[in-house]
Amino acid sequence: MSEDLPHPDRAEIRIEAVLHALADPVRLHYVRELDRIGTGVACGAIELPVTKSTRTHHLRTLREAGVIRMRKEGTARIATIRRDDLDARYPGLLNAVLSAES
Amino acid sequence: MSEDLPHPDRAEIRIEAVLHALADPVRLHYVRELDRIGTGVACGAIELPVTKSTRTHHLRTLREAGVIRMRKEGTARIATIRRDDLDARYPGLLNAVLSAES
DNA sequence: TCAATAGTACGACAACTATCGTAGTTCGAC
DNA sequence: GTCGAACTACGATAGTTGTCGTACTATTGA
Repeated sequence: MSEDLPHPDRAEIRIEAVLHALADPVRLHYVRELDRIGTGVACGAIELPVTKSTRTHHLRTLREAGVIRMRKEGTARIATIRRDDLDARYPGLLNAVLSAES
Repeated sequence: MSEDLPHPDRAEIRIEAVLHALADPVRLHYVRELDRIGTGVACGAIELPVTKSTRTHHLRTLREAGVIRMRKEGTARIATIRRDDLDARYPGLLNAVLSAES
């Protein structure tokens, strides 16, 4: 049953949630890797210093904040940055965060 | 004794701390008001739906993250946004956050 | 000197959250 | 069908944080 995970609509994305999602080092690293790779990538393909279940937790935070989109593909879930939505709603924000020095 | 409160140097400002500081609704509202008013303003001059001590807590978070600078002036403390430092370190970030719709 | 004003410090508490382990689900391959 | 791979869900726990009340400090003014 390809019940997909819920994502907020573009209009529902809240700036506080986006900032909070990006404020965590693990999540920020994940989003930066996603950005560096460019194309969508399986959740597990990006190395993180946490367990699988913690990873799921962080990915849910990013997804529910509207930062990433996840779609099923076989047993994997492919994650992509919601660049269009974020750029439309908060122009310049994503670029500023991603291009910031560590 | 005019011992001043500690502020991080420009180079010490961390993106995670800035994002975390701005991710709270109370703090974001405060920074937006600071920006709207433009000039430095006494801490207490901006209305917040919290008590004095909670306000102090939030202002410390903003100060320690490097988002605002506070200087003593009589019994008051004047708060200003560290726009120069933030723009230098994370170009576009502050503008993107401040201009975001509620 | 005394009182009022503006803010900080500290202790307490509830809510949130980052983490983990374990169990469950879904899909593809054999 | 069965096994493994890739995740998610759930429950527990320790640490963080937003909130408050009270007490304290520093400065101004009467």
